[in-house]
Amino acid sequence: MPELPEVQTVVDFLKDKLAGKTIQSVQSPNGYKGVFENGSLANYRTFLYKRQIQSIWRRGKFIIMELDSGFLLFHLRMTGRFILELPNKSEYKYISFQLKFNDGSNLFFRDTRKFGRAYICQNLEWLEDRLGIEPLSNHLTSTWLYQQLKQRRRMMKPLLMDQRLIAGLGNIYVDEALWQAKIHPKAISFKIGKVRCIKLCLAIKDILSSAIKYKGTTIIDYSYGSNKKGRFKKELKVFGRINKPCLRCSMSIAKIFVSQRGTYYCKKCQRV
DNA sequence: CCTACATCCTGTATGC
DNA sequence: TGCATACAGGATGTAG
Repeated sequence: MPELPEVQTVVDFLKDKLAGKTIQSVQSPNGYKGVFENGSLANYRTFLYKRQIQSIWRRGKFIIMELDSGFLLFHLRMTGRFILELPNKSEYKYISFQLKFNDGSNLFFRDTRKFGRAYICQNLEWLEDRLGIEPLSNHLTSTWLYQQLKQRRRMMKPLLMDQRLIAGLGNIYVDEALWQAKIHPKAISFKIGKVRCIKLCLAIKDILSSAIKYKGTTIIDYSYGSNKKGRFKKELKVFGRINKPCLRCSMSIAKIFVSQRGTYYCKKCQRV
């Protein structure tokens, strides 16, 4: 499940390879219409025809391709990934989006569960309207976070997963950050003390930047480039470690559901 | 304001 | 072995 570090890794991989390319045509090998978030395949063809990719970056979990006119965005959701090599015929049922460039090369968007989306737009205002701050930027400070927590009465995990507050965190890194800061995933935001909040702020930054260095976490589906896996899975302290000893206190790690999401935490270290 | 639940999907895991 | 069902989850919309 790609979160900020995985999306950053994909962007880092793609940007130099795609910058400067000109789009010749758009295809949908498996014919899945849902991938076209705003419009039909025909709309995308018209919008993208002869457009040149200027640069590629990330905002939250969105991949942004800036064109010489307008933007093409992708969200990988659960299983979306980019492939540059020509896939086997048997893979085509998973490929919902394909760009053909005028130099003969291709970009394939492979997405087994079909949750991933491609977006076309003239500007990024709509994106800014729905996304909060970047956690690795200077906007995220413990002072800011403390104010935000005080202003709301929400459970910590769903609050941190809310992209309108902080953009880029997902199920794995929220569990990791809460464990690091010793905060219960169901703890109510306005009750969190200043010291815990400072720890949480540091934990978010530390974990995300470390995960980027490891090129993300591969649980099942995520990979980048030629099927390369992220190496952060070995560094996970709590996610997926059900019934294994807490690496701080050796209490066995519990799994519960918080807002319908599988959640791992330590009952001893992370009190409500 | 906040939480719960359904929806979109399909490969993998589990149950009988 | 094989069929049927449950489960996983990011974002969004609706209901309570």
